[in-house]
Amino acid sequence: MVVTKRQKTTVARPERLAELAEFRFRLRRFLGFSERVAETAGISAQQYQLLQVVAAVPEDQECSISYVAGRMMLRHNSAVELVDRAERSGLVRRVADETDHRRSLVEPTEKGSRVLGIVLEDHLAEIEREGPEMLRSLQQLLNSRQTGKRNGAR
Amino acid sequence: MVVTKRQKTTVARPERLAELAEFRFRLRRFLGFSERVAETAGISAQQYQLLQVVAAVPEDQECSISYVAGRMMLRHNSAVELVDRAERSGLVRRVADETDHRRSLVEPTEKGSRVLGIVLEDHLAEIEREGPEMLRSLQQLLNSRQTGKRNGAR
DNA sequence: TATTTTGTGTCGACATGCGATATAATCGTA
DNA sequence: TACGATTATATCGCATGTCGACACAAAATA
Repeated sequence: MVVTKRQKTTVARPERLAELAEFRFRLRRFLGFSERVAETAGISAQQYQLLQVVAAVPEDQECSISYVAGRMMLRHNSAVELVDRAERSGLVRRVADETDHRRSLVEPTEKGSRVLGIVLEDHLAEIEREGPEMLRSLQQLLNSRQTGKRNGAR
Repeated sequence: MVVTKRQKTTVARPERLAELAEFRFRLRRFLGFSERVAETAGISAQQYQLLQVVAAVPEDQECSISYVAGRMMLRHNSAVELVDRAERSGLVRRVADETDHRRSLVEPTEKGSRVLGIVLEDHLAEIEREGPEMLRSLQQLLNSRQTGKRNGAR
């Protein structure tokens, strides 16, 4: 038997590992579905995300490339390239910022809005189906924070 | 008065879109963090996921390539390649299945287990911090299922 | 005005996933 | 037992997406 060097962490870990693995699995399903929904509508998963970001930009914000990068968790150059591809596909357009001539702002085109609407519809429907399970597995993961060390079994 | 161009499609949707966008943002943060944690330990995000899957395989299952593919939401050939890379990095190894000579089973090496332990530690700590917000935004998204269509306007 | 910082864009390199295809082992069935 | 169908893994070329390094113009600051 393997008597580990550090004990208490390995006592509680198997369950937490299982919970985390399960949650990540649910997450991959969710992301995979998101991807399929988007690609069924003829756009990439990233383009769908981009459309979400652009369409859901808060009132008091402007949708610059940097903003996109921040929201998408990308380096700025990756955001540039993402917007390039989306623009080439006619989903968004760049408009010059009048007050700051360095910036270009991103906004959805008609087509972009239309496609987003369609994808969104399907995606939300799927979330109804898969969401609760994902929620439960996340709750379980977060709950065993405390209890993991004491009860473990049921 | 400015009668907005896009009306009816955006009656119920803006809130749900905002909620979904927010949840996806949290998700990207989570995934981004997962990635950084892994790469700090010298492995890729996918390799970390693979180690999770391999280490958390249920008692009554065997960790074949197909199993990995199913859990990772990958095509089987992508799973092969993922295991290839992980094996080259010394994180897992293939062992022949004695009863079915087509299959190779994947198991963690010493190094793999060790690295997983380290990454897991950091990752769980981060989940303590970011998890609750992610949970809340998912709950919000799931709750507005019903209400979204009625109280949308102000 | 000179310097620094900020915002965007370009280029080459690299990792990763996929479809198509291949090969071997197993299964089902005549 | 033989043999076609199925299953499991593996290989190859291609496409996409991300990054780091670099470049440049506009704005902010000294």
